[in-house]
Amino acid sequence: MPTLVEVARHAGVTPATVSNVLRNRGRVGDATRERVLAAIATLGYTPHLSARALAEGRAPTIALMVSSIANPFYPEFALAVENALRRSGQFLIICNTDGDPQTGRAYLDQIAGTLSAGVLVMNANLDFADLRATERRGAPVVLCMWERPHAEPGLPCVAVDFRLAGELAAAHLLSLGHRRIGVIVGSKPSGIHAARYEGFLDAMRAAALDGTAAPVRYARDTTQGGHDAALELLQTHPDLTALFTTNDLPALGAMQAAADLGLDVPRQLSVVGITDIRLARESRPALTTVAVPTVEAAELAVALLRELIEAPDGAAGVGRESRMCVASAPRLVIRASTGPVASGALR
Amino acid sequence: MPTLVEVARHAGVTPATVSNVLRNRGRVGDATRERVLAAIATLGYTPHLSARALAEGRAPTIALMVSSIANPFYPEFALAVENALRRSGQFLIICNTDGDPQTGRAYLDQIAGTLSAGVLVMNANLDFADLRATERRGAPVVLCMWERPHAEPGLPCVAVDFRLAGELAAAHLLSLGHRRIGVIVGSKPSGIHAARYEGFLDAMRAAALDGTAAPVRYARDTTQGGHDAALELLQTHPDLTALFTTNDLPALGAMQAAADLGLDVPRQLSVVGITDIRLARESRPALTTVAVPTVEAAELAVALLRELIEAPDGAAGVGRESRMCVASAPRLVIRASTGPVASGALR
DNA sequence: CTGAAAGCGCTAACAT
DNA sequence: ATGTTAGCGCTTTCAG
Repeated sequence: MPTLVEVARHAGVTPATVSNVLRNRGRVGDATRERVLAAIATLGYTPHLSARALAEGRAPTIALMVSSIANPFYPEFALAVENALRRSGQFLIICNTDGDPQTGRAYLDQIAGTLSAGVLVMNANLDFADLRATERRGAPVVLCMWERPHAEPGLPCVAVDFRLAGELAAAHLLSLGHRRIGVIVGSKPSGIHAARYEGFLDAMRAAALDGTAAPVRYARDTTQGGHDAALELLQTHPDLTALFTTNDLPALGAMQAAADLGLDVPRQLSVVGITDIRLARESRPALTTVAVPTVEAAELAVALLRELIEAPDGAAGVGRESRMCVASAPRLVIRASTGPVASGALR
Repeated sequence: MPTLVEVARHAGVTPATVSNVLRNRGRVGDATRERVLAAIATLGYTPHLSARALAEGRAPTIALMVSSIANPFYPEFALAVENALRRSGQFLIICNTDGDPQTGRAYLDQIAGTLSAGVLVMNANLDFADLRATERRGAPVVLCMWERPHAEPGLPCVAVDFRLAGELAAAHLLSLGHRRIGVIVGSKPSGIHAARYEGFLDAMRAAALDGTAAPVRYARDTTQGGHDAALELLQTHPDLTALFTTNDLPALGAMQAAADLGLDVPRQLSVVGITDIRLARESRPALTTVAVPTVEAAELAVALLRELIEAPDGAAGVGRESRMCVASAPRLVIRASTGPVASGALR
């Protein structure tokens, strides 16, 4: 592969000049520029990105930490991230942590600041201490989907109002006349989906109902998890007419459980999810859900990270941990998995 | 961030020695090694991967070219690739081409050989000429899922016998008594899925049937594509009792079309796919399909690429384009979307 | 407007 | 067993 020096020789200039035309650093005469460009073209020269990274003190890559890229939501997000990065000439390294903080730390230690200029964190079960350490080593970190716009995580983040998402989903069910609603939370009790559950409780309260009386199950954030939880819920509470689920994947699982039980969705049971992953649209019946601004969040996250990376070390200090972008509000998407509560007791 | 030189100073040795203990290049006394290790620990030193890449003349990353990471099959494959790479201390850069050769070329030109040491190609609609050019620039390329074990692509590859997959799927349908089978091919007529369709034709021929008489539709390789094709097929050929689909995603779409038409799968219509993506297991009814060795293919691809990267430039010359690994055979996975052909004419 | 020169952090001969 | 010395390819002052 040709190097910049060869291009320079070919064009009869010095490396510095080639570098200048490459980076549009003004200081080059038109004739010279032409010659350099010609040399670049005939030699088929491409900058050596690793060399450039070293010289600039900044790699052109950023790392996306996820627990597993195979979780159906993450690829949609990763795609949006990659698109945003590509537009700004950066590259995406995918780091699967398998939900294991150790693996996450190993990744951070190895690449943050040396191979990637910054880190995007998408629900990867990382230690906050490790993330802080990463920042201290000079690689900014941003949390991609912080669920509580009204509580600072202590790390730069883009926030999405998932409490509101929960509220909208629940309100939708209530407006259809449902009162006996089962809840499936796709995380541990005080885990990542807690805000969504709070939204449910808020909606119930607003309707003068006691949300805490609604039966709830905590499940893994997977189809299977939702399936099993729904099965249990429906069997122990045969009077339920609707299921509020804190994420689409378990909601889809819940619909399968209903199918397994011979229950018609939405005639006998309504199911609502949160996020609006592609599968939600493609399931039968199509899933009613609360759409979250995935692409917008990805773009905000990339923009914020860029800012932090480019900020002079000093400037980053103050208020760095208080950098929070709030993405636009979630909105209800009514599809086929929810309907009015049956007049007669169907079940 | 501390540098190797600082570690050396701290330990009272020279950079070379630190480098040696880091890379286990023998030639270091035990006492010295201890001191160096101690210095590394107290300073929290981590090698600068970009610097190392430059000095070694080889980046620790490889690029995975895919048309869109959001296609449900790719993340499963990407996960397997990332796992394999992680084990060998390498990192994964995801390159979405959006199915556009231009975008693919831009990616290849930029990073191949400068930021990534090699390229894995997963059905990204790339120009072979561009891939050859990439090889010439010193970055080995391997095709991850070559569909024809018996035809050399002219580029190193791992092959999976998709013709056989098609044959197995079709034979399964035939064994259930189906004779009026519709075909949905998830690519252009002579496109990527051609071998799978040939497998179908072979199975028909083996049963002394005229496969070419079976109605066929070419669709996009998506749920929607399969849905639309199935709808058309079922409406124009109301006598069909089964659908052979060359990929799981369109097969899933076909099942939805059946649902839309009020057809019961598998009682009135059997549907079979190919690949066995996770969704196949999770759909209702669960999809009968022919499983393809995804993880194995990913591991073979990574191993082959590594070999090519490490091969001395000269050695790589001969037989390089004839490097083909064949992954183990696909196998039929019978689930709930296929059943015996109805005795009475149900439709 | 262009050239010369000093690194960026690490590796790899080659000396000692 | 350890030290010396060049680079890897590029960027970036600072001179001219």
